[in-house]
Amino acid sequence: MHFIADFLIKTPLFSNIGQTDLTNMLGCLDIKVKEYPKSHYIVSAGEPLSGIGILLSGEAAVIKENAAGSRIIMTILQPGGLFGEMPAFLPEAHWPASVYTQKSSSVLFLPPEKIVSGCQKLCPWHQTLTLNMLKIISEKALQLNKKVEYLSMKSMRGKLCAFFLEQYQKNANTTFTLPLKRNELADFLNVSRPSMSREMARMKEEGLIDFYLSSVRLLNIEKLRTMID
Amino acid sequence: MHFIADFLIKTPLFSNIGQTDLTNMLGCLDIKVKEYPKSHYIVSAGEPLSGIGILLSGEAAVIKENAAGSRIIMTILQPGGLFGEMPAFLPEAHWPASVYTQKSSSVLFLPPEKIVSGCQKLCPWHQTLTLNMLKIISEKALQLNKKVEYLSMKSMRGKLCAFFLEQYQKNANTTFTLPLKRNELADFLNVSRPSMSREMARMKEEGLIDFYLSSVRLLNIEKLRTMID
DNA sequence: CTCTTTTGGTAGCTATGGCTACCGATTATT
DNA sequence: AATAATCGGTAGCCATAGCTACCAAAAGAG
Repeated sequence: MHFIADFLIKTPLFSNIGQTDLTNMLGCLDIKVKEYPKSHYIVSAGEPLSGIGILLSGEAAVIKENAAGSRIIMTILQPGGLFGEMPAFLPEAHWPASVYTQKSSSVLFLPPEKIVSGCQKLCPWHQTLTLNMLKIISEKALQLNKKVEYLSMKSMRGKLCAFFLEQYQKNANTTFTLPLKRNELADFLNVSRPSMSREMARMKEEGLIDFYLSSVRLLNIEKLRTMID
Repeated sequence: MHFIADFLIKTPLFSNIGQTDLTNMLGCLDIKVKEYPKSHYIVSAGEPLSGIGILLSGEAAVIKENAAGSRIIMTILQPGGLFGEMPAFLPEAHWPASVYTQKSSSVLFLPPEKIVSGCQKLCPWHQTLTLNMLKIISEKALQLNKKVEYLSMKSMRGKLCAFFLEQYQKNANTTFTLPLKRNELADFLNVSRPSMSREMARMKEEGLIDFYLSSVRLLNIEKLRTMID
């Protein structure tokens, strides 16, 4: 239990909460921990919500898949990553996406009611926890907004430029390492991998970028900017 | 002021709050009301956040536009509609989208700090208001999730089927009226209007649907279901 | 009721990008 | 170090859907 508390205190959901408070909370919050092997579903889209999930160790992908089996990656969860926060506070909650282990993982589930509704003891940290939740969900919503921006771009070129320029901003360097494999990037931008490779090759030919495997260098930032759709 | 209180009490943000409490709140919350003529920007994407907005009267569209001027409609706001909730609780907040009046409108702005941080009087409704906020933002996030679902579909046919079937579910009737004009629907699905018309004509030809202007009837639900991408 | 504006349908051309298939390179496994 | 599995690049074909342009119908304004 101490191990879990030490871990949780570093996650955004439990920020601004004192060490002692947190230890008290854990008994009150009614948590459950489960283990999953690599390449297994933790939860499947559509199933009834079993609580907010926190990845304690391993790696998992939040994915959305349609009938035909075509899938898009929403996010990659690292330890500390949260999932299921969005529907947690709504009635009749169901998982809006599936979560699939990339590595063998352990997951902590925590029932949403406990976060929000004060327990009998009227612990003071409920307000803090609710506010943290509010921030986290707001951030998620903005992330989705960003995703919508990418998906709304009609041209492949536009998507790639937007993505590269964002990486450039993050790394503050024209040379950077892509955080996704080709397959994943194609999924993320919702395009087919070969088409993406083709377009990247074209951009290299035109002297806009250079790349070798996961390492990319932007050669003409200005021109790339004008190409965002 | 009484007029505003009577109006607000019916909105989701102020649900579960008593009439008397609400009247007290309004003084405490530091609200501002502004008027906007038809076809004007209320806020523009990228500008610093000026507070959470609530549409009191009129109609406005939340839109996202890229450099090239191509725009997509995120939602249509009716009186009572909220905007700016997503970034409101995050530091360095900026408007993630623009809001544009479709009819002349009046808008109430309300500073987010006031919702969350208890005032000196430690009013009991702060907790309720925060919880309402949590629900609203969760819903928004799920809506965006839905939007991502639509945009992730690669075929026009798939998008149309998904949209029609959702309308069918909402109206519980195979015949229904489209809530959007062709232009708007095309924007929403992120496709071009002529291409959409063409596809709808094809679907009519194939006996899947029938339509005249904004009235649509689904003729083969099962087959439509199999076509969602 | 007429005139204007908005909205919706259609046609034809063309670019974009999806898909399959294949091969070489890189990385993981033992 | 050898083998297997994953990953990335390329080619060619072709369906999908974007775009412009134009016309007809409906809705609004005077």
